[in-house]
Amino acid sequence: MAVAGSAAEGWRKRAFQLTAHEELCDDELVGFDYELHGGGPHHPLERAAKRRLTAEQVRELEVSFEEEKRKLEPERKSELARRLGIAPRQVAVWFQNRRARWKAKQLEQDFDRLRAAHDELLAGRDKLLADNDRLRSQVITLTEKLQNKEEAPVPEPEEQIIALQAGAYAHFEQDQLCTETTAAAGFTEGASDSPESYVASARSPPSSSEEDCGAGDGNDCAFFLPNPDGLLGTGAEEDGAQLNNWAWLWNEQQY
DNA sequence: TTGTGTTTTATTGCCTCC
DNA sequence: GGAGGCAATAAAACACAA
Repeated sequence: MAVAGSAAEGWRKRAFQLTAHEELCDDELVGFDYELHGGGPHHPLERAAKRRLTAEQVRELEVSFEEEKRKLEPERKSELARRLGIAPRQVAVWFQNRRARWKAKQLEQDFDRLRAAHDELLAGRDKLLADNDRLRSQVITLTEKLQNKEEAPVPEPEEQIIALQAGAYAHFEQDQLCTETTAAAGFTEGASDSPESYVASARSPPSSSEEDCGAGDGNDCAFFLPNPDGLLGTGAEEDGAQLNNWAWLWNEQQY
């Protein structure tokens, strides 16, 4: 039974969420059996018994919720209420609660998506950090190698000369022995005139044969050594320090 | 049957829009 | 100022284990 009276009227409009449009055709609610139709409020101080909507009613409301894109037009509300045999207010409340459930679910899905994206970013970050560590240690290792190479001891010029002389004398003695042997065998090849000439020949780059540069035959040989600029120069034209340097370089190449 | 947790329905108060 | 939406909340209805 509809609540009558001006004081209760405001409450009733509120309770059933009637629009101006609905007010005009409100006579539909006259004689509305609230008990029979699953309960609207009877009185402000009297809470209506809560009745669950039937499965069929909920199904229709769900279809409408999807079709209407979660919004409920007043005309649609009245029509649904009429068809389902419930109060328009119940339709409105159902939509309201349904929107709240939909929003909560959306939030949950958004949270899951964000968490997945966050996890993916973390994994990428860990990989980058690992790569960074690996590259850092490579840089350290290579830097150390470079420093060790730069700090390798370079022989002093004095030592270089001694080494050259020692090598030359050894060459001379070997050549002497060879000459004596060939002379004894009846050949006329003469011996080198002095060990000093061997020092000069020891400074020259290796040739395909000793005869090419006259090493071992006692002639002073013009020696060409690669200078640090990659050009060939005559050792005689250079000062002693540079000469020693070249000699050292040549020794390096030999061994 | 009962206690407890979850879901659904309904209310209230506040806010925005026209 | 009325209509309607929303968040918070109450409370009934329901599900289920013990």
